[in-house]
Amino acid sequence: MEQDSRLGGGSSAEGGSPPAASGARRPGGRTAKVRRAVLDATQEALAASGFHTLNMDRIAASAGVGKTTVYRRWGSPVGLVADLLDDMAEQSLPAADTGGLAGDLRANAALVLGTLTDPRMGPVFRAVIAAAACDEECARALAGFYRTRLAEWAPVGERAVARGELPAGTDPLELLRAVSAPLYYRFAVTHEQPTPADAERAVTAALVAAAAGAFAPGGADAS
Amino acid sequence: MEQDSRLGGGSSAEGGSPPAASGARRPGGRTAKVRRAVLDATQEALAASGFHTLNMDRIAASAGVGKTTVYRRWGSPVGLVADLLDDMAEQSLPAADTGGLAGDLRANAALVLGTLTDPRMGPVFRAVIAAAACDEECARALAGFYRTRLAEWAPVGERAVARGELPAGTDPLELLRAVSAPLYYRFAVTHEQPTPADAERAVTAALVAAAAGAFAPGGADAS
DNA sequence: ATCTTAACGGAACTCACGTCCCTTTAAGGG
DNA sequence: CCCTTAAAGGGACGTGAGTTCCGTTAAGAT
Repeated sequence: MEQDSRLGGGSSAEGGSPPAASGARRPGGRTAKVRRAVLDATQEALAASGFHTLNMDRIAASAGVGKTTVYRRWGSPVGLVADLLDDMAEQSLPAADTGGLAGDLRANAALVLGTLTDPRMGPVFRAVIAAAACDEECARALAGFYRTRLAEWAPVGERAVARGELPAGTDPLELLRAVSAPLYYRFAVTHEQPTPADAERAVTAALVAAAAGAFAPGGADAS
Repeated sequence: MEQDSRLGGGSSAEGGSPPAASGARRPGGRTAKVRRAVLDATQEALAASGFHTLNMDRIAASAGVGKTTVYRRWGSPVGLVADLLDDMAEQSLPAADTGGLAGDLRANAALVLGTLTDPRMGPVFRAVIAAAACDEECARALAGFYRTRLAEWAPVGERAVARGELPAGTDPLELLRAVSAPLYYRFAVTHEQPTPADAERAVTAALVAAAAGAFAPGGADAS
């Protein structure tokens, strides 16, 4: 049940420092290319037909690698998804800075909405959420992915506090979660397609709540 | 691939009117008992080890019925989950009425939080969300479940509007979704355990946003 | 250039999942 | 109470996912 090697991680193309030790690993050309091919095939398969049909044999075939390799390095479908999530977390795109909180949050909501409704990434995220609900390792990978994403956007809230747009002590992560939550709730729980109107409503509600201090400790207690 | 009969539905114990026709179905004692035993075993299995390990043979064994029967009536693990959801939707518990909107919403948030953190129902809901992300029929069943639940609580918002606590035109379902969303987001997406503090924050934010008209058409546009 | 061995790949094998066929039980109607 | 047949049950069977074994390729070091 235990895999025999650590997954590729971030050490694929440009290695920082050479290992130099005798028990040398070989993350060089071939291994990196195999990982890339397999992860691409995995994302393709998730986009096309979801998590429950993810099949190691088919992934191996469509990636053009031996199925033994896929079983050895990833072990199971959830292993594939977990490594895909680690890979996705590395590809960070910078947060917006429109000069105002409302604009920044709208940009964030638009990004989330665009991802969830994208014909390719929507199904991928649905599959990844399913995988995380099935497996603990996958759940950790997904949590790590969102931790990375949210941390990139945290400056949006911090700048707003610095500008005096929001009460001191406002939690910038909580603010971002308040924007994402309604969109993900629709997407993952009730399976309604989130709309631009939903995104706008989420931004408005988050702004009002944040201004009232709902995301700062001891702020805005309900009457 | 197609199942040969409609699932049990609501016609299990007390039938309203006898069928009387010649081409008679038989939803009588045995069939109903088999369904109950299988659905109980399914929920037990989901609570214990999640959706991806749900196995028709084991369900049949632990329900004490033939595995042919389980395959014939439910076809697959997602069929089991879909029918379980239909069954859960029927067991409706009434909404709170504390006399004030804040109290009602707190009761709703407490109910959601209690369900998601319950040692038995938490894993069941996680499994059900995974199943819905894997299968369209299951997704419809889950959407139906929440439609039922939300409709039961809608009077909370309607009464608040009638009392003048909220702007006219406020969508009561949107208000409830705003309370649930942050809790489900944590539960299903980032896999953090939702806390009473999260529930309280969700209620506070929803109240403030609703009072500002964020859930009424044309209300509270962001500055 | 040559050597060592990490990593990949092909193919046979195992066993559990799901299906099929036929028998047995009991629900509903007279 | 008996008859009809819907529905459940038992067991054999085929397929494919996952494992194992061993030969092949090429990364990294000298």
